[in-house]
Amino acid sequence: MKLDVKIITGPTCSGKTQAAIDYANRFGAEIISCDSVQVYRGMDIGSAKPSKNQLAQTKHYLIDVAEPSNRFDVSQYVEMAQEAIREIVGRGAKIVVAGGSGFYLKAWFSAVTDNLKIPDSIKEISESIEKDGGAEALSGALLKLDPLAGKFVDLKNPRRTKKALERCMASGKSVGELLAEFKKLPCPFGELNRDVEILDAENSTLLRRIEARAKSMIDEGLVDETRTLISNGILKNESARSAIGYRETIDWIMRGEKNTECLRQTIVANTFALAKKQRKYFRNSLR
RNA sequence: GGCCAGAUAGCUCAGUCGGUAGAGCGGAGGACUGAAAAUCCUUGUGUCCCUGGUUCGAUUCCUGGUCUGGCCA
Repeated sequence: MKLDVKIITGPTCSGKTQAAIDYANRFGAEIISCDSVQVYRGMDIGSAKPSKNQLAQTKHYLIDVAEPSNRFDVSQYVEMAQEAIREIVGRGAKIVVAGGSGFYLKAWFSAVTDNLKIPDSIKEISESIEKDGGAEALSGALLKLDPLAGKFVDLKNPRRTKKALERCMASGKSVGELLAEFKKLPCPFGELNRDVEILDAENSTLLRRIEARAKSMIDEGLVDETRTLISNGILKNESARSAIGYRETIDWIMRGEKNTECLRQTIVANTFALAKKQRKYFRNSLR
């Protein structure tokens, strides 16, 4: 029997949070968040996390599950979401997935990681290759192991190349073989009946909302929140510290700026760019 | 009013020792198996402020002007 899952997504500021709560109330569902920033404790204002009130009234999963000082990734997301599904189903409730993080969302459609464990010793090797020679050294090392790697991997992208190299080293297989195996993997949440709803708005409307939200974030204390995160070690987490809203604020604080109007403007610009990027991901990758 | 600096792609600016110009950002499109709000790839003809002059040829030098910023009155 397939599990029914309602999926509500869309670009930032399209109204997902409220739509998910409305859905949950109406159909007796619980919410599994799909947001790569809201997983972090203390990243509240800048991630537009649901309010304390909203969180108290409707059951949410995958929010506030990680420390901002430690990197969180999709594989952890998948594990925690699997656990959440068990709990919700055990309680006889329905599931609504809500959020705009494309790669995390993809896990609801298909496999997003393989089961390969990369030993630390291999990570150290790839790390040192990258440190010494950058992307070129990484692709050189990969091509030595697998001359055909360039057919499958973007060798100009150090992150992709590094991952592929680590996988080849850990498995002894070629990129092509690994990819063929990976493509056969099922969705980590099993067979699902998905009801996907993509919220959106006209550019002008979205931009107006983004502007209003950026203003209220700053008014509600984004700068202070970011200062607290800095003292809690967010700078160690390359992923969390580059979240939009936070990276601009971190930069603004570091430069000793005083004018929040400039801060607001860069946040608006980058948030709007994010919204457009999200749309592209939904368009190209959620099939 | 005087002096100085600037005026080049949507924005910030580089450059052309005179042969019509290029980066970053943005925009558009695309990729992506543990950083995904990340990372990477592709994509740049614009009265080079206006006006005269010098020149085979000026965005580049010279004259005059307009605007902007700074300093002095």
